[in-house]
Amino acid sequence: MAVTRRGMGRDGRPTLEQVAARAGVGRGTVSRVINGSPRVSERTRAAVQQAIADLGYVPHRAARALAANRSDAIALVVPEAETRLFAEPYFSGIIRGVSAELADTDIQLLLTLIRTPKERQRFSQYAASHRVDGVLLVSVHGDDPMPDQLAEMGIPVVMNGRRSSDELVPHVDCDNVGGAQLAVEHLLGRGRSTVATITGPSDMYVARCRVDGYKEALRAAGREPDEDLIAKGDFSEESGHAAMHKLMRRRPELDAVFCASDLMAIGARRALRELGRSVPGDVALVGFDDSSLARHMDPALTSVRQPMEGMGRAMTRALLAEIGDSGPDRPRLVLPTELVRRGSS
Amino acid sequence: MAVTRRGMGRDGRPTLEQVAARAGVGRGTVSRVINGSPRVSERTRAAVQQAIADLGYVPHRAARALAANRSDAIALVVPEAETRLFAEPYFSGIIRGVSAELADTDIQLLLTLIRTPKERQRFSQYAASHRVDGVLLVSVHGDDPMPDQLAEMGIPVVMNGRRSSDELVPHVDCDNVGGAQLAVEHLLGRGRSTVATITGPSDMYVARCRVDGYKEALRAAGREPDEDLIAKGDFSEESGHAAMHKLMRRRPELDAVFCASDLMAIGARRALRELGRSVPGDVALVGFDDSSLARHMDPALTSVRQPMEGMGRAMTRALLAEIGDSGPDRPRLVLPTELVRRGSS
DNA sequence: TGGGCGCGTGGGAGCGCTCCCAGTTGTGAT
DNA sequence: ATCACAACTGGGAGCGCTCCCACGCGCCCA
Repeated sequence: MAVTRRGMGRDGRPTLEQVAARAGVGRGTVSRVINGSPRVSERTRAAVQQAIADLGYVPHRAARALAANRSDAIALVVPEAETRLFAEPYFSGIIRGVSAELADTDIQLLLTLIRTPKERQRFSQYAASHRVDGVLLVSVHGDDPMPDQLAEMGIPVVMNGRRSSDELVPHVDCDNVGGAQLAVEHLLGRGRSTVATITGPSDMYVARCRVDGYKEALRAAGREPDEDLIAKGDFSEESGHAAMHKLMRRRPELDAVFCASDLMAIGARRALRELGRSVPGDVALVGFDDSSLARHMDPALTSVRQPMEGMGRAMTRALLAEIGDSGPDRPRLVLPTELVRRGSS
Repeated sequence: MAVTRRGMGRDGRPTLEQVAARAGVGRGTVSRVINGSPRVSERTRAAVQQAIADLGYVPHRAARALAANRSDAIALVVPEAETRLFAEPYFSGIIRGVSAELADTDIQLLLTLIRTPKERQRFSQYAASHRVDGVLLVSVHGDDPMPDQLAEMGIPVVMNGRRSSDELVPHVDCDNVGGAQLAVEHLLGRGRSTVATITGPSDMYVARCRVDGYKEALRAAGREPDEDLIAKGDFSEESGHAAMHKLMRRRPELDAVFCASDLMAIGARRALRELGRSVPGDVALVGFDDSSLARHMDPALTSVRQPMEGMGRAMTRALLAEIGDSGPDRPRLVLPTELVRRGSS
């Protein structure tokens, strides 16, 4: 019976076998057509494609996955906390990019939010058992071992951002140093003479990059960075507020501030208002991220834009390449950032 | 050979068969333990569980899906446009809720962004071939046939929001009418006498609900709604700006505005500033959505909050219930909204 | 004219599970 | 002790696909 079975699938949908019968060929041939094997004559291919169209055949994912030992799915792993903080445009931008790149591959996107170490553990197990073909990691912290773990287990991984300058795991990052330079050069170009900065937490590589860019831009303009003009924040609005007050106490004459995040720029703006300083009249302000908050500030905030969607796409392309030929090339991309000029500078 | 095969899986991971061998039982019994069947003695269950732990066994999803004819995955379908507009907190809030509810079910979340009719078509096909167990639909437009299509095909569906007051497809909505009432009552309670509103597009049910709430609150306070005090917008900032100007031209004496979205409130705020009216001194403002923009306005915007995460959770629970017992109950939940009071009113 | 050779092709053997039907055991009633 | 019955348990038969081996055929070279 099994040998000559030609019935529909359980759910009333046609199976490979049916398509084969209709096209007057064997199962193997249909499979070859579907998977684009070149070892099929043009005549046969056409006949099979016709049968597929007639029957409205759609391959059964699970059966395919089981037989071929792959899942045709990749996971996007996001620490839960990030969905709050960077909700927009970071999170949705990445997703849009990934999704766009996946659109014509019939690979599925599995979204995994991780909120506890337990869930983290569980996900590793998942990935380990080849339930996904590859993993996209987003906003990985400096001390996170997961990327290395996955990589060691032979699971294709691509991260967004890196944990250090000598990151070994394949990743796609944006040019944080360059973005910061752009911002500072712009401020200098507008005739500002005393440019301060409010930084992110120093244990985050991305934050260090932005400080580096700040310093480099100053040096390139022939001025030595002054530690008094560098105040530490943690990317939050409150920290930006506090840092701005500290800065004004230390250097009341400053006339420009580069903030490593839009949120901190908002805090800084508030502090300046409290001190009766106008923006951009007394002090020019530049942020980082180009969030919607920046657009809606008053005056609107000049900000460094990261190509979030582009990063999502690039990550996906890199991952697919890794899954595909598993070549030894470990992609490390750095995408350019861009300065969006608005009223605050 | 096949009968007594006891080897590892292809990827070096243990299979059901191995677990059975180790526990000294048959495959069927292990399967029963894994699937929580009650028809297993306590002794046997313990032995099997021990074997599972020893081997670090994880069931193979694809094999399971194939044999059991289910996928253990649900899809969250989002029109691409929405990820831009409502990026925050709408999109990420829903996702967080869904993900939280799924956390201990080992059902996977498949994220599908739809940008073209072609992709829409493709997704329907997917769903039709039982590649997912159920579908979560987000921000469905009034004329979208997809919910009905899916429902007719026997695919469990739950929508967020509804297309009309007599929506037949199972859905979870928030109390838009009630939220609007809350807002207007609050304004009235603060002694405002002439309360206007800026509405969303009238072809969206959600927008009509908010107008209804506005009118009802006025009537409850013994005043007849005045069409001059109702200006139409489309949820965008620009439309809010235009509507506010129109309103002030028609009724210069108004002293409060309920905006059907935060974005429109921002536009309205700008218009008021242009006209030299203070907020909340001259005109009190209330928005809808409680986005981060509201928190960062100056003064911060009073706004109606929708329980996004709660809606995500409720949708997921409803969908799982539908998948589970496929009972004839078509859940229609309406979650309460809440007024977040800030400086603008 | 015969023996390769390779392209196309058919279909058996599985992938790792679940389902279900027997079979085996233990229990209580007769 | 005997039988009926329930509670458990084992394992065959697939799920729909891919992989790969073997086979048939036409072609080229000797």
